[in-house]
Amino acid sequence: MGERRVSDFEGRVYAALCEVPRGCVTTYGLLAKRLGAASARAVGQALRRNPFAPGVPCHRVIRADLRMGGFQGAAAGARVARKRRMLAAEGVLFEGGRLKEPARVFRFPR
DNA sequence: AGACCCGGACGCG
DNA sequence: CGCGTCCGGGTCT
Repeated sequence: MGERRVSDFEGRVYAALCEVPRGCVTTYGLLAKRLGAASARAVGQALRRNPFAPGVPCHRVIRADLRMGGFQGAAAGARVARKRRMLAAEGVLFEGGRLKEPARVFRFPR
């Protein structure tokens, strides 16, 4: 059976992500820092297996270089296209493959 | 222990 | 800018 426990790390990732408001995005690296971890990849893995989608807005996480990054296990293709549409619906646009307005990157309060 | 992963930083041409 | 390469950390085999 597929019931999988949410690890402590995953729980912290999801909680931190929920701080990011609609219309904003954050990056894997920023989330990692926020958790005191140093691995953006570990964050990506946790999001990839996000059991609370779309309650936990994993589509609001992009790469540090302001490209979109993956979505639901895919680095490109239909899933990523869906991610772009979800963001566009919130006013977060991409241009030339990069975030159009870098000011939309959310600053976590300290 | 080793492989795998939705990234990131750095070096070089 | 576009590589290539190493890195780190959490989870799954």
